[in-house]
Formats: sequence, structure tokens, C-alpha cells
Amino acid sequence: MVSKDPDPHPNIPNEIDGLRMTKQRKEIYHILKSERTHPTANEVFMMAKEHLPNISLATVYNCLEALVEHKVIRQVNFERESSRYCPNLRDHVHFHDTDSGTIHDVNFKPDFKLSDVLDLPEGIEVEDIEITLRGKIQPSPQS
Amino acid sequence: MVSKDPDPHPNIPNEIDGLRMTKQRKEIYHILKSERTHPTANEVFMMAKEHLPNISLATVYNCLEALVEHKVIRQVNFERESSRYCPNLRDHVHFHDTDSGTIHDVNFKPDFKLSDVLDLPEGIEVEDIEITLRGKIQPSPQS
DNA sequence: CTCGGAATTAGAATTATTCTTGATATCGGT
DNA sequence: ACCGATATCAAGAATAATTCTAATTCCGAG
Repeated sequence: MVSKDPDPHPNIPNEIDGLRMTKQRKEIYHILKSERTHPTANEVFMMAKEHLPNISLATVYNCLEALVEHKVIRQVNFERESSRYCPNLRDHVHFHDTDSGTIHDVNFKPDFKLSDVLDLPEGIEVEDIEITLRGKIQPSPQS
Repeated sequence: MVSKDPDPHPNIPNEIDGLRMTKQRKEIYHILKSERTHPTANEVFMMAKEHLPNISLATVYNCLEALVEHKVIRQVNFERESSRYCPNLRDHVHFHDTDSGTIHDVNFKPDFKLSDVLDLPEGIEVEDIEITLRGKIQPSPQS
């Protein structure tokens, strides 16, 4: 009578938005929640292997796709690079630091209106906005 | 004594911003200027073959890359789709009509300031903005 | 006209991602 | 607990866009 292993992610529900949260999906979701570095599928794969040594890259892709489809995470694309994945569901913008290669989330001002900014032709109904900034972070002036 | 073929694109200079405009580069630039559909490399290739039957896809990629590097055109990426190319150098936004798959340029309001819209943390120096909208175009109300 | 560097070509190689197929695991009902 | 239906996972093959390589061709300067 072997007792079952305890759930390594007891604070992640067994179902999110109709999606069954399997061991693998929990692990991947957990990785994204703790790492805030917007990792690629391959980076997630390498991290997931530490806890689930048998997981395959295809499963990582499958899980990421399932999580994206159920809007538990987001897929983020920069140029032609590998897709990255992000657990931040708030509307936000990605700032790509070209020096370090890191990605940072930037929030909209609360009163942001698209029509204040753009000359939108009549009849356009925007369902989704995607904004990417590229640039550098100035070294902090202190010292 | 065969006379040389006349230049099919006499209004495109032989050099733009230090870039030698060869037959192939002229043809590709011309295609982008006349088609405003943001074609992919492959679409450009198929159109270019009509006038330059021997052109290769690799050349199309080479030419597009050269034109992008010299800032004569822009490369535009949507999600994970093939890159598209755009001769509009003004700062602008791309609206992707999810019904028709077409792409439309949308301009900024003249007084647009990024800092009016975003909560930019200290020290961030934005060098490039990329905005993509996705949505639908309402059928025009007139019957 | 000739030379040398740049451009072009064809096809091979690469890379991220998706697909296929078979194996496993899980769930609800009994 | 057992069973069938269904969902998920794994492994590797397949795909598609793009890049690379090596060989040829072109073009302008001298």
C-alpha cells in the first residue's frame, strides 16, 4: 500500500477555466509564475525537467498551448524569435531591453484610451492590442 | 549590336542610402510600393518572378534584408506568421483585420506621447515602438 | 578590357514548431 | 475496485520559414 506522492503544487487548483490541471501543466504554470523572465518553450522545458525528468518538449508545447487557449497564460512574440510565455493576464506592454535581452512588463495608465492616441478610421473595432517597446535601461544615477 | 534593355524602373534611383539598387532590389522595392498589402517574402517572390523569371527566393530574402537594413522598407511580424514587408516609413500602427486577413496602416495622432499612455519606470529609454491591433471592420452603415 | 568585390543563385541546412501515433493516465458510472 | 470513454502525454517524424554555403555572375572603377 504505497501512499500517493503529495501534490507538489497544492495551491494550483486541479482545474482552471475548464482545463484539467495535470501534473505537467501545474509544473509549467508554476514555473511561469515564479520565473518572471518570459521564458521560451525550450527554457520552460529545461526547468521542468528538474522536477519531471520524463517530460518531453512536445508536452511542454502541448501544455503551453492548452494554457494559452484557456487564457491562463499568454504567448508573446518578439520579432522572429522563439515565442515566450507570460503569466501576467493584465493588459500590459512588453519592454525589451536590448542590452540585457530581458523583458519587462509595463502597465498602461489607468485612463488610457486608444482613440486618444490613434487616428482610427471609422468602423474599426479593435479586439486586441499588442505593444512592444525596445530600448535600453539607463544605469541608475545613484553612486 | 544589341542595345541594352531600358531600365524598367527609371524612377527608382540607382542607390538609396548607400545601397546599390540592383535590378532585383528595384523590382522588389517597386512591388512593395505598388502593392500595399504587406506581402510576405514568398508573395514578393511570386510577383517578382513575373518580371525576373530567374530570381530566386534566396535573392528575395537577401534583397528584403538589405532594404530593411538600410531602412528603405520595414519588416513587420504578426504572431508567428511569415514576416511581411512594408514600404511605409512613417511611424504607424498595423491593424490586422481578422475577417479578411488584410493589414491596414493606422497613424498616430500628431501629439502622441508615449508617456501619456504608459507608466514607464524611471530610466527606460524607448528606441522603438511596435503596435499591432487586431479586430474587425464593421460593414459600412449605408445599406 | 580586366579585376575585384558585391550580388545572385540553387540547394542544403537550420530551427522552432506542429503533427502523428501509440502508450498512459484519469474520470464517471457501476 | 473495475471498465470503458476520453483526455493527456511522449517520441520522433514532418513541416515551414528562414538562413547559410558555395559557386557563378554582374558591375563599376581603373
